[in-house]
Amino acid sequence: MSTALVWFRRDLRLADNPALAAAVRHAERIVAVYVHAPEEDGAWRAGAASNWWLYQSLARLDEDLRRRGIRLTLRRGPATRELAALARETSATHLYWNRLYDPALVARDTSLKVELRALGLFCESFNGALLFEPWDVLTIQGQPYRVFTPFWRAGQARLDTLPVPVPAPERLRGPAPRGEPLEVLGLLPHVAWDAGLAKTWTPGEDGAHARLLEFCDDGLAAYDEGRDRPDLPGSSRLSPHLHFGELGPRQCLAAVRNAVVDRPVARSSAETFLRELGWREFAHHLLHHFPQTTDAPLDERFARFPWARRAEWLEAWQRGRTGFPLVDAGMRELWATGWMHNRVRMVVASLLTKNLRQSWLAGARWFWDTLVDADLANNTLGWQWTAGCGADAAPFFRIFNPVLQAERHDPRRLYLRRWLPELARLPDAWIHRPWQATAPVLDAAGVSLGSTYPRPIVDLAASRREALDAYARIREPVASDR
DNA sequence: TGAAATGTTGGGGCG
DNA sequence: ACGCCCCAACATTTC
Repeated sequence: MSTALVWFRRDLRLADNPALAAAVRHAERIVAVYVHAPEEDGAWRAGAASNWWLYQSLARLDEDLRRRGIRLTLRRGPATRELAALARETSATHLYWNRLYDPALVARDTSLKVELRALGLFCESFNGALLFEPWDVLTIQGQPYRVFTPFWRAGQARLDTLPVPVPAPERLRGPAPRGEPLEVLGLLPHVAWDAGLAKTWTPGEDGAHARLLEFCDDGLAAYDEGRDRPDLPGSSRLSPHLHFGELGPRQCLAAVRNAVVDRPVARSSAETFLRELGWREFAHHLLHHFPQTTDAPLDERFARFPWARRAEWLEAWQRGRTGFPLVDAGMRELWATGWMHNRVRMVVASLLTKNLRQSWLAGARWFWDTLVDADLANNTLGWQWTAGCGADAAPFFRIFNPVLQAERHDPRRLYLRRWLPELARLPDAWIHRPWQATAPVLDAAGVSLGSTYPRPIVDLAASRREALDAYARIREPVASDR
């Protein structure tokens, strides 16, 4: 009777789980373990919203495992020590896990593998989180890609070579080693701010699949337009499920292709959605090849960019009190639900880094703590993209105007009214720019600027010009004469 | 996955 | 009929 440890990390699912499948292939007895390891609390220690999700997801995973005959063993302590001890306690000879790509975790896992192999444990890791390993997609010259379009063209060409997702094992057997209760991991908030999260989300593998099916049924066909509409449930909302591996990208791909076969789904909508999975792949590709970008701009000229660093502006942005309704609505959606529509993420990030000229890292840290889908690869790419200092970045001069963006992407202003009840009675023509409304219009809607809702903390046109000036200062002089 | 400034065009009013 | 001006609409350029 051989025993294998399956080390769950951010692959909190039983289906399409290569590490679990390998363990079942090679051993009769399975020990499923999650290790709450102090060495993971580095510079990018998981934030409060992320921990809330982790708690829920671990609880669901434990239920799912119990239904199949074993439970999830929780351990606390350095991962190498805990896994070695657990192998000893259970006489396990094999250890399987699915890889993670955060630079600090890669380093830890690499040395862990060396140490545990030295103890005689057979260790093997798998790809459960990505369509392609970050090191497998390279240019003809063998270099990493720095531009998305050619990266994704190369990726698409091999989509058909991917392994088919394996089903969850039906029955599991194994010992019941000593473990900690979930509560002692300290994942839940001490003050109950999580009601909005619980109302919005269903963490766990079942919830992830329900969301995927619902999206394929209701969202996919109109994704091309729907994905840019924060007022409509048009986006997939799969990001936290993907981050915690309650769902794998291979399963998303299979479901989307299946949906396209079943019903007349616009081909371009399906491709647009798959391209979003491609951005996730690209983010991991960049994180692998440029690990320093979690904390430093990829474009080195930005090391000397004159960020403004004004605490009261940063706080106004965090609290959703900038005076720009689309920005404030987004920041409040984030605070209430742990999530923000991607279109609105771009707008709030543009305002923070460009109009308010706060460092993209300040924004990245706030998102890190408040997003349930906070992901080091995606967060780093997203912020450097908007700030204009990353790979395939939006040019710095691409500055979003929150008024125009609201007109374009929230045509009935439903998103604004949902998150800004104090402005809800303003008519469509003024709710997204109350500072331009006349006094009678404001009075009739019960809005008093500066008391019930803030005035804009900056002038859009002037701050835009100042941002462009700052950008011009870090640009290298063009080699003109030759 | 921008927005603003600047340039061009063409229809209509008018003397 | 014609030239002139205005300006909206659209296109291009610039940041």
